[in-house]
Formats: sequence, C-alpha cells, structure tokens
Amino acid sequence: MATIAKIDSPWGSQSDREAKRNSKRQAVLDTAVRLFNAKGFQATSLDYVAQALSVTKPTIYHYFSNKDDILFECLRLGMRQIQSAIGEVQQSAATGRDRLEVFAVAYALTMTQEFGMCTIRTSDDQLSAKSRKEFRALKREIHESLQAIIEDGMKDGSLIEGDARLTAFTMAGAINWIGRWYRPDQSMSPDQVAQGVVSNLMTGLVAR
Amino acid sequence: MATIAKIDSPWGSQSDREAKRNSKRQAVLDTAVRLFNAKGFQATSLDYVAQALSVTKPTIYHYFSNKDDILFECLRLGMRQIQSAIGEVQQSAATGRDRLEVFAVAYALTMTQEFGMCTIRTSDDQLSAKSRKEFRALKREIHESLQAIIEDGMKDGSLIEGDARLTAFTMAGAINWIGRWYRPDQSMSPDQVAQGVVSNLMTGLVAR
DNA sequence: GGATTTATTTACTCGTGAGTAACTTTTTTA
DNA sequence: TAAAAAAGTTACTCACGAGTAAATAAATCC
Repeated sequence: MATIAKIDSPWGSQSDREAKRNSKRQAVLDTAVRLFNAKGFQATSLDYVAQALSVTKPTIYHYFSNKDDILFECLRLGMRQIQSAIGEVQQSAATGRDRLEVFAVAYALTMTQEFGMCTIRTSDDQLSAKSRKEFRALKREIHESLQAIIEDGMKDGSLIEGDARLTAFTMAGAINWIGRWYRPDQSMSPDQVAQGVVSNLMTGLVAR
Repeated sequence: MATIAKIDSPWGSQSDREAKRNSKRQAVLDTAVRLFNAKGFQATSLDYVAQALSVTKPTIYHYFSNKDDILFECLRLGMRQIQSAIGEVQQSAATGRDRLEVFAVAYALTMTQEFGMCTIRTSDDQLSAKSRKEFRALKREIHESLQAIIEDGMKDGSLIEGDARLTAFTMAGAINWIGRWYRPDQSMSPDQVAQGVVSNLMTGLVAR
C-alpha cells in the first residue's frame, strides 16, 4: 500500500491542556470517518487509520475500546446532526410544508459532510448486534419525525394527501443519496445541491 | 455460526443435461446475492455461501475464478435488468415525461429484487480495480440515459425546466433507496412501491 | 467396460487484521 | 524530585477467510 496522506494531527502538534484527550479522540473519529467513507468500513484497517494519524494502532485502543465503537461513534455524530435539524423545526408554528422544506434542506446539507454521509455509506450489518440495535433506533426516530412532519402538512392542506410513510422514504432516499454521489470538489456547492434536490422533491418534475 | 438455511439447490436434486452447469452457476449467484444483500459482501465468506448450497468452497471455484468475479456477475445481472428497461423506452415516440415514468417504474421494480438491490447495497470499493472500472461505466451509462430522458422532457415541455443532472440524481436516489428499505414481506407489493415512489417524484409534494 | 474428462472433496497455505501484553516514555501531582 | 498516572510503542497472538494442490468420485465417450 502506497504512502498515506498524513493528516493534521494533534500528535506531533504541541498544545496545553488536559482536554487534549478529547481533541485526540475527535481526531481519530475525523480520520476514521474519512477513510471509512473513502474505502469502506471493512476495508479500512485500524492500522491504516493509525498510520494516517502518524500513530500506532494500540494508541487508538487507548481512546476507543474497539473498531465497532469507533464506527458507532461516527454514526452517532452524523445522526445527531440530523436530529438537531429536527429540533429546530419542531417548535415552529409554520405549515407542514414549510417545516418540511427547512428540515429537508438541513438534512440534505449534512449528507454532504463526512459524518452525515457515513450514516448511509456504511450498512448496519457491519455493526455489532448491540450497536446495530441502537443505530436502528436512531434511524427509526428520524424517519418517524420526518413522517410526522409530512403528516402534519397533509393535514393542514399544505401538502398533497398520500401515503406519508412512502413519501418519507421517497424523500429520505433522494436526500440520503447525496452522500453517495456528491463530492465537494465538484461544480456545485453543498447548499446548491441541498436546495436543488429538495426543490425537485417539493415541486415534482411534471410541467402543468 | 448457527445452522444455515439450506437453499433449493441443483446439487442434491437430480436432473439430466449438460446445461446443468449453467444452472449450478446460476444457483451460486442466486445464493451469493441473497447473502451479500443480507449480510454484506465482505461479511459473507465463500465458505458460508458454499454451506448454504450444501457444497464445499472449492466447488464454487469450479464455477467462478474468485470472489470478485461472483460479485461482479451479480452486479452485472442487476444492471442488465435496468438497462433493458431503458431499451424498451428508448424507441418510444412518447413525451419525455411519459417515457420517464415508464422507465422509472421499471427501474424501481428491479430495486425490489435481489440482483437489482445488490447494485446499490454493495459499494464499489469492494470490487477489484478492473471490475470497479467496468461497473462504474455501467452506472454512468444508466445515469446518462436517465438524464437524457429528462432532458428530452424538458425540451418537449412535458417536464419542468431545471438542472437535468441534479434531477437525475434526485430520481435515482429515491428509486435506489427502495433497495435499502423495502422487504417483500411487508404490506406493500413491489408494484405499489414502485408506482408510489415514482408518482411522488413526478407530481411532487406541495399542494397547489 | 476401460479411458478420459468433469465435478467435488479433503487438507492444506498464506496473508491480513483485530485485539492484547508488557514495556517505555512523558506528564502530572504531591 | 520521586511517585504515580497517562500516553505510546514494540512485539506479539489468534482467528478467519481467500485461494490452491492433490486426491477421489461421477459421468461421458469410444
């Protein structure tokens, strides 16, 4: 395997505090998530992650108990970003349609970022039984919130009536997929992509 | 590892012809794709696939040269299904909108089947460099066809003007995602799902 | 029915990667 | 500044899975 692109890493940089530990822990996650996204979880060895951080594998075990732990932490960070977007929208008094749009754009934006896209690039078979269960609960939570917003919109007349569950999957699919195809070095900004996809979903494709 | 659910397998069933070989080869693919989809490619060992077929691993190597070969064959079968849907629609003289709808429904349907969903459940990092290149070419081909149909529709006025590339990704995302969440044992039939998702995409969500 | 080819098995090799033990170095604390 | 705690490293183990070699069994051909 060729030389690895070295990361800006707290090891090797001198700093001060006790909370260094957190920054190092975070650095492991930042590097791991990047490599997981780029090469796949199984295909990324912890030796490789360590090497990218200019450190040896046992150092990583000083911050995490095992590989599953690292992946799950990445997934949780990604999910948390999406959930915070829900939070913002839940106390709003706007129509379902408006809340849906705001949430969907924020959701789409996280899919352009490493932790966000990690949640859909890694399939949950790779997790331990315990983590998988937790992860699925988080996913279900998000899906239910999305579906609830859609149902609100259907009730208040701002959205077309229909099968809210299926509609939620349609939206989630289009949005999640961003994490599969979008690379930041392309011609479109994350904002443009998020806005564009959501606008496609809201207004549809058919001319009238 | 617990006992494996045994498959209806040409080994153990007596039959006649020389074309048995093809049927056995196909049985390997059928079983492999099912297990790949269920547990992930890397997490599925060939020993496990063999066991599910009541056979030993070297037998599989009698039909395929390596694991990559098997996966790639699965992917190709899935892609072929989607491509044949394109074929049907390309010689049609209907509007872009109508052709898009027909194609999208057929595409969505393949995502409810093992080989179809395999194309999106397995991320292409797992392939050898050579297979990955071929697979990406197939994906690009499909994406370009989809985009071309959308462009036709935008030109003939049957679809709303917009960024056809982004629209193609929006559609592909919602459709591909079916392969991630849909399980045939659920309340909706494949047809209902395909029709429902495509209708969501075509008409959008916003009431007017 | 013996010879040849095809199908399948048993019994390996070999590399890799997760995880650990035990030692060393650095930092903190008293 | 000595003792204790924290951060890292070297040097392993151990399991597992891809792929192969060589022998055996079954089917086919003459």
